[in-house]
Amino acid sequence: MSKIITRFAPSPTGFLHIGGARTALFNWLFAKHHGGEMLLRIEDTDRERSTKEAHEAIIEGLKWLGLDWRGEPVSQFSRVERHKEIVQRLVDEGKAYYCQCSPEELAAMREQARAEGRPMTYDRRCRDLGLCPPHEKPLVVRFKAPREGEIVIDDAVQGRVEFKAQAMDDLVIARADGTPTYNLAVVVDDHDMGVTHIIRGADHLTNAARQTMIYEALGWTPPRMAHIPLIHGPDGAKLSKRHGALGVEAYRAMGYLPEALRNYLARLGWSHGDEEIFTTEQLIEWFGVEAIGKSAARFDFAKLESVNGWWMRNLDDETLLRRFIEFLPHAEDDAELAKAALKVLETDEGRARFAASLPGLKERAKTLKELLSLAGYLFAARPLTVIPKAEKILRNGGREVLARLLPVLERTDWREEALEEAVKAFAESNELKLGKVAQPLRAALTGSNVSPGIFEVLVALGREESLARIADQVRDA
RNA sequence: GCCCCCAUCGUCUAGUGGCCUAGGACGCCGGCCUCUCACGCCGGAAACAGGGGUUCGAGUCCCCUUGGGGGCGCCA
Repeated sequence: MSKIITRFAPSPTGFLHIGGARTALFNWLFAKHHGGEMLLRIEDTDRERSTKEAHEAIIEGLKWLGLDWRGEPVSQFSRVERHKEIVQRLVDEGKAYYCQCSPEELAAMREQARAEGRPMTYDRRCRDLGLCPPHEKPLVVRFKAPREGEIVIDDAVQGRVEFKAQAMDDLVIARADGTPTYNLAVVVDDHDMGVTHIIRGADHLTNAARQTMIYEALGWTPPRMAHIPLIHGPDGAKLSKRHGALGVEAYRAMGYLPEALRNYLARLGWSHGDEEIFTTEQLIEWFGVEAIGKSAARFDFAKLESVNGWWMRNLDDETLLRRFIEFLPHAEDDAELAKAALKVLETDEGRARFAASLPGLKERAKTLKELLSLAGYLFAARPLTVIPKAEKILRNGGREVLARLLPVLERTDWREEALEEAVKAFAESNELKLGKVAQPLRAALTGSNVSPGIFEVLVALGREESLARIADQVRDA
């Protein structure tokens, strides 16, 4: 078998949304699995709606997700002359014709067809008129759909899907301004680019039938197709703007890891037995279209979060630190804290301090965003802002305990075991439960009621800073 | 309206005629661990949409119903 070539072909009319990301992932995995390559084609033939920003957002999103492609992204619009050449060929061969119907007439026809219970397809009134430019009215080019038989798609996911020829429309393949439309351009490009496998959303299934007709008219062999089920929102309808329309950059801003998103997305519609966690290597090794389900899947943030938590915990510290630093400039809401963190992490010692705390921190954070707020005490400057729950602990006797504890800590050797020993002894001799000592300490040291183990925190902050933060609270008593 | 697709716990899914008293994961509930929160561990509730066939035997095959989804542009 020749080399597998897949392609991801988004239209640059918006960011890379989550469904597109999964389509790209599947194309990429499929190609990698077979030792082939993925191509990237930007379907920008709609000049009105295509934007440079969207184009860049898509590239950026793919890169962040860790997906790559062969060569430069291909602009579909740049191939317009080639598309026109094929349109002309179809006209010359009598497989396409000029049509003078205006958009208004077409709309009226559709409305009437619907009212009469007929399919809303073009009634082909211009099919045998033999119209050709120049003409007094604007002319589009329509493809002559076969009038009998059926169009069969042998889809790798959907199975054999049949469309009766009568149900097929004489679709427009060139607009009045002469520019070719999507279905024509896609066929020509996939053919010219040597695409062997098309993996795309099931919303393209009817396009698959249309494109198959064009392949047949041109005498070309269609690529193998796999139409993957769509991703639905929580309400069960196709994911769209009304569900919050999130692009991958939004997931990045929420602190999700690319490896986690890849893992989650792969599991949406595809499975490998009972496995839930996949490294990219495993994904590549195990991925196959035969294990893709046929029904749509709902996007579930809770599961994504859980998968992300696994990756947070299990990624090696070095990679996690890198991801964290990459994340900071994109952090949503916590821009100030992110900036402070970035500044601290620029210095060697700041980075070392953070790295030392990372093992305790990453256990507790489900996302990079949570990691940032959880690690806030490492980046904050004195005097600390204390959250209400922590303040309550300090107010309810916490400060008094700290006042008595402070001198004890001052003469304790600043090592985790020694500190633990000292604090436990202090609690015991004062007939206090450890929690009664640890919680005020935590509040003073981190400004929060939640943090990694308190002795760990003590060491991470260092003797000087720790004592100063405690003293800040004792002074307020 | 017309065409096409889909249907196992709330969600993602395993299941390819007997291994199913239907498994896993997330979430949920209870417990253990414990300086907080997580993690981890133990336990629990929770599904084959309905009806007909086929078969010795059906979650698995066929048909119908119902429900859901997608498409029907001079958008992609």
